[in-house]
Amino acid sequence: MGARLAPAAGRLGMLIQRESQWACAGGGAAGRGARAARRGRGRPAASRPRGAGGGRLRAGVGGPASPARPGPGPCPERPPSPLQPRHPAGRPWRPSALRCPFRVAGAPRPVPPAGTPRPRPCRCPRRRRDPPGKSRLDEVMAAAALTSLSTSTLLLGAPAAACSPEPGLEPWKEALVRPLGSCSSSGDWGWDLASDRSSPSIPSPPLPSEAAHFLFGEPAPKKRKSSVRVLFQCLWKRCGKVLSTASGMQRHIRLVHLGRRQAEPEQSDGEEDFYYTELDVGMDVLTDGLSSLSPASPSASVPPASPRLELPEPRTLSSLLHPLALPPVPVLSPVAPREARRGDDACQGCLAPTRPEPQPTTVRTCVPTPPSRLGASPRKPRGDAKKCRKVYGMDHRHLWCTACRWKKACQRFLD
DNA sequence: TATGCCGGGAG
DNA sequence: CTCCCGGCATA
Repeated sequence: MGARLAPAAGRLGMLIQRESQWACAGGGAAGRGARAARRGRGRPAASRPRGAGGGRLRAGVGGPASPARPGPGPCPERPPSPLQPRHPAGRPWRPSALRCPFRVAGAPRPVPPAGTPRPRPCRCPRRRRDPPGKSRLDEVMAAAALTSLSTSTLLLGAPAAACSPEPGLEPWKEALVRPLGSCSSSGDWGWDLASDRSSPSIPSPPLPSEAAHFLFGEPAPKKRKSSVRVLFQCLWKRCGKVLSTASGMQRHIRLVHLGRRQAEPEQSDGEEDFYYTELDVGMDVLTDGLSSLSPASPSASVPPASPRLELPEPRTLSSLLHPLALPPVPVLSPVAPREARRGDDACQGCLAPTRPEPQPTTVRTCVPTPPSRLGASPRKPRGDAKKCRKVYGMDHRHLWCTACRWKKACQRFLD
């Protein structure tokens, strides 16, 4: 029976379910409709989505089209959703480009020559198992520390013994010392994050504060305190190089990644601008943290029981850089690139530019969670952040992040 | 009971 | 790989 039902359900799904986005997505609706029919299994009626809107996901077997969104419309190239608008109007749709959540929203994107295949500069981390922002913070702190050290006579003139990493140091502390001899001779010091064993092969999630800006679709505030230093990190896959100047980063990208023979800016079409991002780093915080590493510091010889506890650390850093009470406008999210790639939200974009979407009222702070207790249960405790389900409700399930729709850990409202 | 999401199945 | 859901843990 399921086999006979499948084609019919599939066609039905093509017509009505998820309306336009599935129509854009082609066979996806058919597959889902067929699957729904084939499975024939359902959740208990109590938990089943109610009504027209709620039944959307299972519309292959169920409800009519949602009144919130009109029927199928032209959707030639699956533009991104208004939930996550990440490319300027008029720019061609570049899925790989839009995957990058580190990019400051609204910044102009250069358009590469048509037909030039490019590797994805970065891929959004699907899930963060680490403490939020930990590895990223370590990298950035280390990188920024290098900046200060490179101009400091204190360590540049220090004996070589000071440059040998102590065995008990954490990776980031090693990184603080080790690359002193490996600075590039181009004037811009460089630090290859990919060589750091603490760094993943893909760009790490942004700093909590930075993530907030990407998450909420705002570029990082341009007002910078004197203690805030700007770094530029290459987003190219497996690179992650951090430079102190934008020009240096552009040159790096042009030469290394784009394969330009010359690093002259006039030869560039500006594409390299797309492959790096800015990082704001509080220098006073970093140097405070470094003071304990300095050979001149009396505390250097006393290895702290927990080096991370010794630093002012993420909370101070993030609170120093940005106001934390940012409204969680669901415009940008870590899952945004994926969602935009799908036809799903893509057609929401071309059909409902101003959706009557319920604005989440929660105020998310970017305070990292405290270190989890050892021996914690394998299942991580439920976060107190409102999730898509709670924010949008079952009736607006189409607004959920993909993970929530799939009953996975929410990626939009991270804990 | 509602919710979050892990684990696993289907394609 | 994406998509989906049963079922469990938790609030």
